[in-house]
Amino acid sequence: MKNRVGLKPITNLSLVDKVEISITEYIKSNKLEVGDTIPKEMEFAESLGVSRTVVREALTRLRTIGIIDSKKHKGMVLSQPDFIENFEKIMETNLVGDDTLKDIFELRLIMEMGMVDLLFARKTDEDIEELSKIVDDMEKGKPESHIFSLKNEVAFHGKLYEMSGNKTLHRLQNILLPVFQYVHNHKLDDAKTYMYKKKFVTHRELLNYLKEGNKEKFRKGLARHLEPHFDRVLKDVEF
Amino acid sequence: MKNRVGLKPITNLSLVDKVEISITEYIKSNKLEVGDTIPKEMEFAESLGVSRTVVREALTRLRTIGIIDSKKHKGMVLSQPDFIENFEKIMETNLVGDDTLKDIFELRLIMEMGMVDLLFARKTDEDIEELSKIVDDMEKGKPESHIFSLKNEVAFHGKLYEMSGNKTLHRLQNILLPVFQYVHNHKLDDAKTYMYKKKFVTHRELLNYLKEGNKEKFRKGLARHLEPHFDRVLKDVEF
DNA sequence: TTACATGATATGTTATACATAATACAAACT
DNA sequence: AGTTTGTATTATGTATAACATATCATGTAA
Repeated sequence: MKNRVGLKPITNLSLVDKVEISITEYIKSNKLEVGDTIPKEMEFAESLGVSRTVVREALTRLRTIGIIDSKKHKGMVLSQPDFIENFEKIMETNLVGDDTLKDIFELRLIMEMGMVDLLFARKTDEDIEELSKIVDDMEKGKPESHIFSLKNEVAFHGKLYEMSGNKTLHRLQNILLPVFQYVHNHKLDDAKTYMYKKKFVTHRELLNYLKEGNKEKFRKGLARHLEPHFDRVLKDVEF
Repeated sequence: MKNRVGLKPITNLSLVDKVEISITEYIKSNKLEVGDTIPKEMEFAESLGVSRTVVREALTRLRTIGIIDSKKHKGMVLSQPDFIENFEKIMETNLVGDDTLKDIFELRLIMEMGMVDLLFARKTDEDIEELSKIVDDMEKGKPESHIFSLKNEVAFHGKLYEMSGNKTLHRLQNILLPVFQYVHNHKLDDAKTYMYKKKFVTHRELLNYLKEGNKEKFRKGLARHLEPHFDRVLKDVEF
């Protein structure tokens, strides 16, 4: 669209758009909190001078992003929005572009490296014990197997996230992990063999650093553990 | 809900729920990609044996999470979903609970500590130069000011995120920062004074570590720089 | 008091009609 | 020819009315 003097593009919001804005403004300006009820569909329709259809569609949007919850008789209730839920849906559709996929792949590396401080601050003896069992189980499997075991990875790293004490982080990771696997398997063909070219820091070693309480060793070990992945994203290969 | 033998929880899905599932299944099983068109409302309605209204509501949901885009004459087109957009909307409503808020506060610390490796791998001389200018400008301000300057913080740390080369991370941070500020100002009352009790690593020092290319010094410096925040979340104070 | 019946209420669903915007194509003009 | 302008078509957007269904509150009988 060309810009000509004196001709501003008219904002072409649909009725539903306007109603959606009105309702969110209503929520914000009245400082409503989770659990509060908002007017019923017909009341909104009358107050705003639009049909119930339009109000319903606007409410559907708000319901979709999770900020309201509707019950048959009760009406609409403000609810605790859960941004991870939609994130999950989006991921399932396989519509996310490769560039974003790469970003997310990196995000996992970032989060895992970044949570080390919280991990050390919050780990308990019970956590360590549980993690020990996980590593024990891992080593009971075929010791020479070069097969990249998803289950073991999830168990070990998932536990780390749990130990960080940040539930949102943990849930985020649970969604990101499949993405991570997908990229690993489909986009980075030679990753499996590549993984074992270098000397690799094992889960056992990481566990030991954690036991010792040596944060810096753990951090460096984790970096080495993830190094194949880091190398891949940093090579800037076609993705 | 407890699990008892022979008693499966009855799936009480609404019609719209089912239709939504049908449509997403349709997209997935046909391996449709961004830009592909999907059947029109009436076609879905006829094929699924439901009213157009129900189809519309299901489509509204998909439109809301951003996986389809509808044009008046053209019909529905699959589009690149943008999960950050909804995240933004949710944050604006101020409905997120304190526990999640705290998680997000931590998430910022996690991401910033975790991106150091990518930062050092991808920083360019131009980046360093730009960052230098930012620090110069910061120091031109009142040098003794204890006022926590949002603008400066955004400029400096935002630049770091940009340098990491991960656009998704950068966008995420742009949304998280207000949250971070909000928590900092409203939930952690004594944070401002607390911030200066300890010896503090300045932006200038961080910049120098970055210039030297000393990753470990930078990492430790950044940890010190963020230490007041870390201390706060680790104290487990009432939030 | 408990259990059941009943009605009121608000969302869920259907059906129909019309409004609006985008497209394609024909008609008109230079 | 090539460009603009009108017009029919089409699919989404909006309005209205009616009925279905689940839930709550009240009242009534055991």
